[in-house]
Amino acid sequence: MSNSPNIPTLFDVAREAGVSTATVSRCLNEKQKVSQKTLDHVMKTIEALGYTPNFNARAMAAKRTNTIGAIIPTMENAIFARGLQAFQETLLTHGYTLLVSSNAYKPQLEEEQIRTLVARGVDGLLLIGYERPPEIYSYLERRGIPFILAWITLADQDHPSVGFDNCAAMRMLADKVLSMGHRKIGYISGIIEGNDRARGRLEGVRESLAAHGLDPDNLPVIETAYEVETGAQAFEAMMQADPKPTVVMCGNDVLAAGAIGKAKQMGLRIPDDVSITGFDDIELASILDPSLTTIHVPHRLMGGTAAQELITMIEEQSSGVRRTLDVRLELRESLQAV
Amino acid sequence: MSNSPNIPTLFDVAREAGVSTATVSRCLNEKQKVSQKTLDHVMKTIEALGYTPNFNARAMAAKRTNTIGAIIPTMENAIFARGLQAFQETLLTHGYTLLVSSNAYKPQLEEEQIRTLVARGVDGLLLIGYERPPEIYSYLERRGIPFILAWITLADQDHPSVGFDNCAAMRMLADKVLSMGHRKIGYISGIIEGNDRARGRLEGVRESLAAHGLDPDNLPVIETAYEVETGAQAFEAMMQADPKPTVVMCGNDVLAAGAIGKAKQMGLRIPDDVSITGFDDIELASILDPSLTTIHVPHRLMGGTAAQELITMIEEQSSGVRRTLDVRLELRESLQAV
DNA sequence: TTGTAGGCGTTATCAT
DNA sequence: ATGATAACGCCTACAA
Repeated sequence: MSNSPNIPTLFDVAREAGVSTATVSRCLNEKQKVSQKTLDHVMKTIEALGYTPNFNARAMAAKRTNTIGAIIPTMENAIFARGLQAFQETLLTHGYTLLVSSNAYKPQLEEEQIRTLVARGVDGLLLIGYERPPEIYSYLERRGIPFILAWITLADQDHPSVGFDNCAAMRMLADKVLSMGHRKIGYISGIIEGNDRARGRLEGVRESLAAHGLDPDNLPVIETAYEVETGAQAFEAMMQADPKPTVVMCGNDVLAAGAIGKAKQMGLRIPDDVSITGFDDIELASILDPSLTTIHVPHRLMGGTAAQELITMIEEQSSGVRRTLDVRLELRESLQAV
Repeated sequence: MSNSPNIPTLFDVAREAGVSTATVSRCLNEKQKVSQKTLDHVMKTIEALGYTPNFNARAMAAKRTNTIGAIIPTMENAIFARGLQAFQETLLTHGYTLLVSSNAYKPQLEEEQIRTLVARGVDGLLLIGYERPPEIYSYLERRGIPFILAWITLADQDHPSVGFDNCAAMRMLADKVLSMGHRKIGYISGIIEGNDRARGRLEGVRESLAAHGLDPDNLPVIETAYEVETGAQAFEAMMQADPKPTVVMCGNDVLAAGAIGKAKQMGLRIPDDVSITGFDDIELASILDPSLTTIHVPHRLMGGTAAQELITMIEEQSSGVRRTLDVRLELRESLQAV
């Protein structure tokens, strides 16, 4: 076997088939412009040679990649895994390929990731949340790259987005909690810096408190990374307070899972001794024991819708819309009236 | 604002800086070959113009992308999310970028995905498991693309790989189960077709049974997709048997989570009425109530090691090694002696 | 319907 | 140390 791999090119196929490279290219991209006879012949020799078009060359010549990029905080949180899976599936049915990049919740990495994806020639971009340096938006607009924001929608901004109102959603949950008689609430939040979803959720609790005549500034808040372990630690810390909270609300289900685990470990019964709530409604939420009261977010729908909208923007050269999806309160065992 | 985005190229930078394109290119790739003075000047104008090298053009000219591709069954199973995260982190520290592609456990899609990634010019490839049509391997070898297989190692094949012995691991767990007195075992397996990890695990149970003088052919097996819901259904079906199994072993933790949920729903106490075991030791396993007895697989280590090895293969042009990682039995509440 | 040839943005080889 | 210039593999007017 030869040591230097000999990869066939368009030219090789053309020579072998006895046609021009243009014809071979047409067989690949615009079949209708080629006679059935040559098409068959060319396809056969493509097959025989095991030819695959070189993507980079194609991208350069066509100025188009049929590729869409996505930048997410992490693949390890099920919400993004799910949403992206749906995003990808929808892209696929429209002939697009997905390029993912994750930044481990380090928003300062995002700018370079965007440049990298743009340098690769992505036709469009999916970004999470709204909050980022304005230069990024102007950069994208200057280069004419369509993009859509997901997992959030804000009334006071107008970039195309598909998501939900994190603040209103959490407010709804807090309203419920308060209506059940709870007055001592503790809140475990994700890191807020650079994460407007986390900020919105906290704000939702505060708004609810205020609406009920309570002082939002008295809300105990612990801010920590979105991990089970850190959720557990935060919960433990929070229960040192005197008086103890009767309910600990968490910024997402992962934190809540940690809280529930730690509570059991501390010998606390949920929800008798303390109620716990989450946010997202990942699969885990209904598996936990007790099952977790949370906000159900339609991650799959969001991913699929984002893909649809982005493709429309790309193909119709439209400027994109803002779509707000409904979330719902998922009342389960972990929350009880006091 | 102009409607046609004007993206600066190497040429633009060169013109603006009053040097040749070659010099600009050197400033980007081989700084040492350029005088400090011009370097500074060029870098400044690069900055000023907001220039970013075109990846596709670069790939074409350099025949190198610093990109590595990975094809996984799904992003939704935490084991791959974790492993890949580690894989990516390691790649990053060596200057490589990751391109992921998932196929929803449809192995027949893999071949095209491989071609796609190869067409994009990936410098190397991470694949899961060993089982695939031999043409794929010959294709990869013909094109001289380094690849490494993960999540499995087999004694009787010699492609480079980093993983563990799925069969031996599950045998260890089954041995434990049998040593605790269980004789009526039920097994819920993932879909075996095209998935050698799932097959190996089932085989491990069978081998253990045989070693204990039991007939492997009497082992009740339900084969189903790796989902919580299907795990629940399979568990319910399995408990219809007469006599009922005293332990239900599952091909992974996700199935086991479904089984535990369904068991509770059926009013069965675990492990008093029935024991349940999993495989993988994802975070969920220790969060479940009762906590899940399972096989701990070092997914992060596996991902990191795979990246190391693959990079070595690429940079040293070496042929790669086979590394078998240790797994361990994680004994938790869900398994009890009968 | 098919062929010719210019161009896409870099890198890399030669000169200078 | 720097500059010309030929690849790299493909697409796409434009011609025939």
